[in-house]
This record gives sequence, structure tokens and C-alpha cells, in this order.
Amino acid sequence: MAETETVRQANAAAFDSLEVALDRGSPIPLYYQLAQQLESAIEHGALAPGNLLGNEVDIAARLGLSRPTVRQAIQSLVDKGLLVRRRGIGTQVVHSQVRRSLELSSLYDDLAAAGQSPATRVLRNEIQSASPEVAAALGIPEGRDVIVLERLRSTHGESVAHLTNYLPATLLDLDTERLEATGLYRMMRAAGITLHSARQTVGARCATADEGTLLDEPEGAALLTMCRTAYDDTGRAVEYGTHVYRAARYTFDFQLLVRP
Amino acid sequence: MAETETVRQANAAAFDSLEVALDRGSPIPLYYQLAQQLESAIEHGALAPGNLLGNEVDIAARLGLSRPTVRQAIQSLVDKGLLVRRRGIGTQVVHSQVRRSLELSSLYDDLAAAGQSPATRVLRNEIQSASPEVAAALGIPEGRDVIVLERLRSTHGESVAHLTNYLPATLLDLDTERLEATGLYRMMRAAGITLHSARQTVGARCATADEGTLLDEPEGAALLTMCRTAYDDTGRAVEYGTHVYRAARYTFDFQLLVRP
DNA sequence: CAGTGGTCTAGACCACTCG
DNA sequence: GAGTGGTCTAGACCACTGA
Repeated sequence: MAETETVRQANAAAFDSLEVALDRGSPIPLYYQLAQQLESAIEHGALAPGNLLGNEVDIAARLGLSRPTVRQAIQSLVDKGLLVRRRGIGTQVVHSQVRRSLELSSLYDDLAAAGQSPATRVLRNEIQSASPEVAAALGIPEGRDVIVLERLRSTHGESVAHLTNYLPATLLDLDTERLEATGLYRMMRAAGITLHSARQTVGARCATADEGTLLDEPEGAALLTMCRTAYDDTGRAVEYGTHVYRAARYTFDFQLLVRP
Repeated sequence: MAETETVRQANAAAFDSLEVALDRGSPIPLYYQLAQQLESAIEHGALAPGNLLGNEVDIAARLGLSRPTVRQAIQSLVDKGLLVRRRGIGTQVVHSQVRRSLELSSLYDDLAAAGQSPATRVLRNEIQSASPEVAAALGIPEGRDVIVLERLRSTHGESVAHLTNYLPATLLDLDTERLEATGLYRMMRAAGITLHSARQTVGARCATADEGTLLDEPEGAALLTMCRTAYDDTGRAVEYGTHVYRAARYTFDFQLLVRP
């Protein structure tokens, strides 16, 4: 098809005319600078879906980089799901429909956004002895001190979720005011805790009378439940939470990327 | 602490005594061979949690590989969450508590396992015109032919989920028998469709009377709902599904890895 | 066949962490 | 200061794809 040829030429033009400004004096790695600029070019449509990127050797030559550096940049976007490599063909921009869903919900949004919601009211912030369940989840001895955190999250003046969190008491201090302003994960990060991974279980059940009162739902209404244990990069469990969401006002969105 | 020193020495010994067999004649990449053997060493406890791996230059020298190749192997395990790198310190095996949860539920288990469950009964397998909702989800014109698939999944003789899927009719042929034996995703893979990503939304609601009958739950029982659109690596939507699970017998488990 | 990404090498310098 | 991972270079050969 002639159309295909036209598109291919347009692609090359699109990438050739792309201005990539690399600052070798910057502390930001070159591959990262390139990746960021490619990503924004894709976002802004300068690189359209389906466009071929041009071969890696040429790109490297044109930018004055080595091929491994260019590959590292491209690879990071492949890992994000924005680009697709094909042996013998080239590297292509993923189609917009897929990209849009990627942008809508990164896998880590929930972790990142946890606690950053506009309105979170702290109902409880105190130290207790770890129950067997909590101790097991956090991998600490039963009876050890833990911070118990209970929060009510709402948007637009309507309650959305009831969050209960448990943290080893030695980990950090949780000032209630800062907690409502900043969010739990941001405070943990500020305390030097670097998150590594978290394990989540999502289920559903009907609201009890108490839960109904708290969340403004009738008894028996459907609720989404989520249990999470989050780990440090040293392998410590740093948080265990059991959360309850009003199903009518909340869903979990996430994106799966299939590794080749 | 003396204990720390002992552990550190044990680490070095653990890795030094690790036998890594590389086959340069194999079509399997060297970095992949190394990654696999490291992974199994971690699984089998030959490399214990917290163990330092030893520096990359030494490993490369000992195995007769270049450092980038060793780095590529290590990086792949870091991406899986099994190892943690620390600048100026070394590479460590992640603690077992974290690893266990990683092994329990890879992020892609659900996709991979979809349809491989022991008992799946096909209730419907026919071609229809795409409704507006389905057409929008699949990114095809309204009214275009789509395969409509309705399945009932059960384990241990009890129903667990009611799955409804829509696929562009041009994509592949779905033989009901093979579908029950093989599973949808395996059939798609066999048809040359390589999955790239999927977007999921998980929610909850109460069962209608019909759903209750189908799933053997009372009306009003809590149900987990899941909507998914899966994409090809060319960017085509290849499947849209709306699934309903009995909350009493099913939860979604997944693992988040925080990218540095 | 020519062109592409996939793999691999053998070096180099830097930033960071620790003692 | 010594040791670590993080980045980068300038090449090389291979496997796969398409025409």
C-alpha cells in the first residue's frame, strides 16, 4: 500500500525533526534525559501511535551517544509500556488506546496516592499491643507496640473509605495534623523509609450495621475490601492495612503489563 | 555485632560455592542462564535472605563474563523484586517474607491462569453484533461482529465466577471443546496473538436474583466484579470481559513493585 | 538480500556508602 | 580511602524480519 509508505516516511520525519537536547553537564543520566524527552514527545503527539522510531544505531549516531545508552532509554519506555520492540522490524509507539489506559492508572498510583487525597480525617492515632493477626502480618512478636491508625477518607463531602493501618511503633512518629495534610506514604518516605513492594488482597462483602453508619450506607450494602502489607527495601514489613471502600463510590483500577 | 560479621562471611561462602554452569553453545542468552540459576539458588535457599551477592566485577571475572552481562542478569531479578541493589553497599537477596508474597501471586498470574482452571463450562459461544459498550471497549465500529463468550467457572464442584468475554470475530476461531480444555488466553496465544497489556477495574455490588441463581448465592450477596480490556502488542484491543465472582469464594491477590 | 533489534565484550569514570 | 553499584563508550556478531 502506498499509504504504508507514506506513513513510514512521516514517521522518520517525525522522529528526525524531534529535537532532543542532551545536557552532558547535568547530573541526570543521558539515557534518562533521552527517555523523558521521548516520553513527552509521545504524550504530545510528536511521535504518533504506530510510528517507527528509527534504528538504534542511527539514533545513537545522531545524538552522539553510544548504542547501549540509547537502548537503555528505549528499554525504560518499553518497560513502561509506551514502546514495543520487534526484532527485524523496529521500535514502535504503542497505540493510543493502550497508552491512554496506561496513563489513567499506573500500577503504583494507589500506593503513591494513598493518603494524598484531599480530605482524610484521622479517627484514631494511638499505640497498642500487636494482636496475633497484626503481629503475623508485620512479622513482629505478638504484643509488640504498634501504631494504630484509623482514618475516614472522603471526596466531595461524601465518605468513600474507612482505612485502618498498623505500623511498627519504632518506625516513625505520626503527627495527626501532618498526617491529614501530607498523607501516610509521604510521611514514611520523609522518614527515610523506601518502599520496595506491597501485597494486596481485594475482596468484597456486605456492610455490617456499624460500617453502614460510618460510611453512610445501608446495612447489607456491597463494600470493597482491601488488605495490604507493604515492605521496605530491607525486607521489613512497614505497614499493614485493612481498608473498606463503598462500592458505590470506589473501584480499583490497574494496568497489567505482560513481560515478554 | 559479631553475628553480622559471621553472616557476611557466610554470604560470600554461599555465593562462592554456588555452581553456575554456563553453556555458551546454548541459544539461551548467557544473562538469562545466570539469572535463572541465581533465581533457583534463591528459591532453594542456597542464597539466603539478606545475603550480599558480591561485587559485579568479581562475579563477571569468576564466570568469564563481561560486567554488563552480569548486570543484565542481576537487573532482571531486581525487576522481579528478588534482589535489591544499594549503591556503595552491594546487591542483596530480598527477605523471605517479601519473596513469599511475590511467589504466591505474580502480577500476571490472573492473566496467565485465566481459563486454565480445572472446571470451566461454556454457557455461550456465538457471534453477535457489537453493542455500543462493547464496541467502545474494543475500539471497533458499533455493530461489527464479535464473539460472545459466557463461561461458568467452578472449583471443587462449587461455582466461583461467571465470565463474559467479547472478542473481535475476525481474530480467531473458538472451538468450545478446546476452550474448556485449554483456556481462552492459551488459545489466543496459539493463534499468534501476543498480549501486551490489560486494564482492569475491580469493584463490588450485590447480587441480583438471576446472578444469585447462577452462582448459587442468595439475592443481595456481595459479589466482586472485574472489567478487563486486553491489548495486543500492535495496540489492538483483543478482548473485553466483564466478570462476576462470588466474594465468599474469591479474592484478587496482587503484588506491587515500587520502581526506584 | 539488507535492515532491525538481541546479545556480548573490555574497558572507563563517577557517585555513593562505609569505616 | 576503599569498595560498591550507576553510567557510558565503541565496537562486535547473531537471529530474525521483510521484500
